[in-house]
Amino acid sequence: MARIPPPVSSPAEPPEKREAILDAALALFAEHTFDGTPVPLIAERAGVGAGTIYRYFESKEALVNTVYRRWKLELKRCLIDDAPAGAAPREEFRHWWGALRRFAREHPQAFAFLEMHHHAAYLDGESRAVAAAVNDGARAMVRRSQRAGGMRRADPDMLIAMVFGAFTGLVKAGMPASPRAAAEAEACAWQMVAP
Amino acid sequence: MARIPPPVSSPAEPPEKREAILDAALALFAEHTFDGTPVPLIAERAGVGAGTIYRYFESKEALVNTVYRRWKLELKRCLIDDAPAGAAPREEFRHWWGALRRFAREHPQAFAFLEMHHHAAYLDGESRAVAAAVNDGARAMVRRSQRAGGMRRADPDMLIAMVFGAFTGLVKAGMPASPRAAAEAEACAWQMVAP
Amino acid sequence: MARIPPPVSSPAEPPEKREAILDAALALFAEHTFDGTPVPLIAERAGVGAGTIYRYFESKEALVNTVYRRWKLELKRCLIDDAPAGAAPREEFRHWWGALRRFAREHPQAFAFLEMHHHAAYLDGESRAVAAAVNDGARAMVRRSQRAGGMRRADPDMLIAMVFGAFTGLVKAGMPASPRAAAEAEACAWQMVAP
Amino acid sequence: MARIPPPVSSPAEPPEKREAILDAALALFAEHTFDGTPVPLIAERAGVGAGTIYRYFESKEALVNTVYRRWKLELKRCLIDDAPAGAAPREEFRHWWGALRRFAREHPQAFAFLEMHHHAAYLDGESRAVAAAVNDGARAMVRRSQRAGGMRRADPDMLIAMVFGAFTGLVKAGMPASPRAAAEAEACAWQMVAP
DNA sequence: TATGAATGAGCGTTCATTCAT
DNA sequence: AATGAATGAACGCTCATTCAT
Repeated sequence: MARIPPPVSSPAEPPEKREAILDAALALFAEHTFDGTPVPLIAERAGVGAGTIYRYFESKEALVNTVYRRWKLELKRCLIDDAPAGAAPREEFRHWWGALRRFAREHPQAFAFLEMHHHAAYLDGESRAVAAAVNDGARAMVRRSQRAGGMRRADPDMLIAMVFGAFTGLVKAGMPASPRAAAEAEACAWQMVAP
Repeated sequence: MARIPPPVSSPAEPPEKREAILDAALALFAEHTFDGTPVPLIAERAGVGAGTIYRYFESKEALVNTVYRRWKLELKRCLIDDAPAGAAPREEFRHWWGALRRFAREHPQAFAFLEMHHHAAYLDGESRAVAAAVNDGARAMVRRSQRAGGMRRADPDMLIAMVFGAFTGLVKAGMPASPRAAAEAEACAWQMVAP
Repeated sequence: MARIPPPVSSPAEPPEKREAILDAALALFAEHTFDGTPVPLIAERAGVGAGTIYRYFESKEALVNTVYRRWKLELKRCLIDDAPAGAAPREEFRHWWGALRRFAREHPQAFAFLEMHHHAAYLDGESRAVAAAVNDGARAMVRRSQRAGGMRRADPDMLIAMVFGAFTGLVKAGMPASPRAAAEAEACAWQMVAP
Repeated sequence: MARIPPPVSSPAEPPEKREAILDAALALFAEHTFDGTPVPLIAERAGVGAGTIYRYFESKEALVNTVYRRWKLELKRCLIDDAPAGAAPREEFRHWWGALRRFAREHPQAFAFLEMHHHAAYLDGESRAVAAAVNDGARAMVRRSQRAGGMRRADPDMLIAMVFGAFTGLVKAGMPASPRAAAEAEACAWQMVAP
């Protein structure tokens, strides 16, 4: 019985090369910074011609913004959108910390990239808006915990900055560590914001 | 008895131009990153010829390493060397935090520069050794506090990473803030490491 | 008797796409020059795929040569082939001038294109031969007028160059002008070659 | 008697390399057009490094504008500024024609370049102003001749376009020719504008 | 010692051409 | 036959470094 062979790639799925370019860019930007990464090197690592990058992205800056938004949105999904609905503050904090740990473990390049491109001059308005959305979500969660009496009544932005900063400090110091150490770190961080 | 007239500038004091170059490089690296800063721009800002930079530094990489070491050592002096000798752990922590605050306020470019060049590929062995020395000093202080029963008995490197990270998070979020807010932030941070 | 059904488009008539490509190329070359016109832009304006151009023309140079010959031959038809057979020199000159005016009005892009590609390095032998044929025809007509005593006995190539040049100067100066002005221009030009 | 050796190049004279770049650009633009000439080729022909061009000119467009203005101004000097003050129209026309002949003979590349870049899109406002100044000067001379009754009373711009066009036609046809032929061409051209 | 003009390798980007579909 | 995604050489331009002065 004759069978029509399935197409190699369905038209619905996103083009493979675009993904390869985004992955290569993430890895290289995370390791060498934006200015330190030549476009031809991205192309080589993605296994495409240099010109191909410009079929998918208007410019190197458009590429770095796309990478930024993709991963900032993924972080938002992990931290904000997937947060347990009606959890108690302590539980919610555990969720935050665990989500950060999972994100940093599964996407270490993305974590490093987002960290280093926080205030980069070439981030456009849309990228800044995504970053602001993450902050807004985090602030709302802190406020909810504070109203419930389950979190220290300090400036929410300050608490967020310190918790994220402490976590980032751990990652930068190369601390995936044992589960025991991770639990202790989480406990330390919680003490910082405990009511 | 014949006297040799003193030179216009004593050979002991460092040449002014070298200082100007280091200052200009710090400011530009902090604002535009290492790869984003052209050497001729450093020269212009320093008020020297482009070639002059190469009289004082072998290359752009040698320059950035010199800047890094200079400020990492200054940070070490503030945090480690100037620490009060026999203070109680809580007092010592207050000193740490205050020293960081002072450093970040008085040398904001240096603080941003050190932060962003933490893991840069072009840092050489000597620069990494200086960074390690800061960590060693901090670790010794944490251990002393722990032995005195005045600090949580967790991995010292973990505590250091989290406290420095929390502070860095505050600075990146643009939080010099009021003295009251600063005191609260210090209190939060202490809770993280309190016994 | 079996009949092969006629093809949708007869092989005798030139394919439509080829025409569209030639038209698009003419317009773009006239406005942006040969080197300033990307092939993909020609394809877009012609409403065909970029690769299609290479089914009809070996290369961008082959395309520009085809455009050149097509319009140089059309100019020849207007100026030489359609010239009135036994007209008096003054009448014949009026025909020349009028034919030029009509050509430049009806095909302004072609006129500009021919003008600007006069000595282009990428014109091949066949294109140069066509250009020479136009000159040959014009020279023959000038000689006939001169033999009839109806035109100044100067080097025919010189007279041709000056009359064509004067006309081209008018077009470049943007002078379609009123019929009255056009008649005056023609009169001026005639004075140049009048016996 | 000790003599201080004269400096190799006085600071008053314009830098040699800048001149070499302008000369190379003129020659290559005249032969291959602006878009058809790569900057590195200009550098090679000028005997300088590619980067050196950008020490003297902001961009390739700034370079072509400088070339354009330089030679358009030189043409203006020959045609307008050096025109005999109170000459009779016929004499003045002879001056024009002779000045054009001299310019085209001594600077054939400049003549070809100016001709082909007449309406180029990359000419800036200053370049267009220089071109307009040449036209203004020519128009004023035509008007003076007309008022003196020594030139055909037609639209001055039309007469200018036709005379310059006729001359350009001759040059493009490769007609330096003998002095006798040149005199005849001048006579033909004069007939076009004679009263 | 200090300079800054000069360099050319290498940057981000474009585009003539090819080829799998 | 027709397409347009893909390519990579070559474009205009920058900049780390050198060296004649």
